[in-house]
Amino acid sequence: MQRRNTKQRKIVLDSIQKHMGHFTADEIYLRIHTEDPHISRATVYRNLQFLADEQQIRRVKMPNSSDMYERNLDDHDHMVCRICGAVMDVGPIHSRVDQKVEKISGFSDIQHTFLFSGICPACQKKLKKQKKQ
Amino acid sequence: MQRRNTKQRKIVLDSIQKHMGHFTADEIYLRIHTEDPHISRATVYRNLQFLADEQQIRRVKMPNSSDMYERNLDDHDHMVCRICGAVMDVGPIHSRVDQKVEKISGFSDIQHTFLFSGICPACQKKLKKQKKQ
DNA sequence: ATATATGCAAATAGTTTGCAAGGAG
DNA sequence: CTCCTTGCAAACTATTTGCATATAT
Repeated sequence: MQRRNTKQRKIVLDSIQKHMGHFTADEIYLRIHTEDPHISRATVYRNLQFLADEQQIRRVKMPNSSDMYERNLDDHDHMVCRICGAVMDVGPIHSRVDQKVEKISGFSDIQHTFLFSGICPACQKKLKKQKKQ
Repeated sequence: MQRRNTKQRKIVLDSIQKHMGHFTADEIYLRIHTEDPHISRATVYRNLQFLADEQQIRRVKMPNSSDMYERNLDDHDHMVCRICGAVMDVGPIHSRVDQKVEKISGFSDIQHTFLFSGICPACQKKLKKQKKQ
């Protein structure tokens, strides 16, 4: 099983590489589609999976919404705004907690997904304005 | 808008109360359905939402699979086996981290979802056996 | 040459919704 | 008597899959 460097795979990878931030598969498909209307949705989905499995990009699992993809491979966690959905990187928070949890649970090969949610500064402002009215 | 105590709502709540563990909406529907084949899937889904919103039960958001529901309302986090999917409670891990994250992110009203994954003791045993063969 | 990758369309799965009928307060 | 809740079926959405064709190596 050898990987092939197709035009489409390169387009998908480039699309992640040149935008900072966090995007769903469909958002990435849409972005690509405006530039190259020929590439298919299935191909974008398949390549995102592939690239994430190969660790060339990072897949971020979100509760209650689609996985997102980002180019930042460094260890870190995420914060999402409960109003507007904006996602930002935080941390990394406490890698050591994995060892602690390994001891108390008996599970091995611990990984974690830490997701914080809150109200982002922009939405806080908007809420204050609404109150004043 | 006033809550009504329907027979179906009581059945759904009871079904959570009397089983410890973590279940998807559909698992709960199936369990109820064997006892009362009359109750509909939509009703079970709606009532689980309702009861979770009312904090009578807890909704646990899982990345990449359906939300689960549990009767344990105490503050805690979760650990899921990457092989068999078993879920167990852990923690609570570090409530204080929320304040730290509030400072560095500028977000307010921080909540978190910590999900750990690993290989559960039972699956560890099975893996060892497989190696020996 | 040959196995991997693509594009299309259809399938899937889990959940939600519209609506008419039922029933709790 | 109200209007919240139910049951049914249809709708929905994001993602995956089967298959014939194209293409990288």
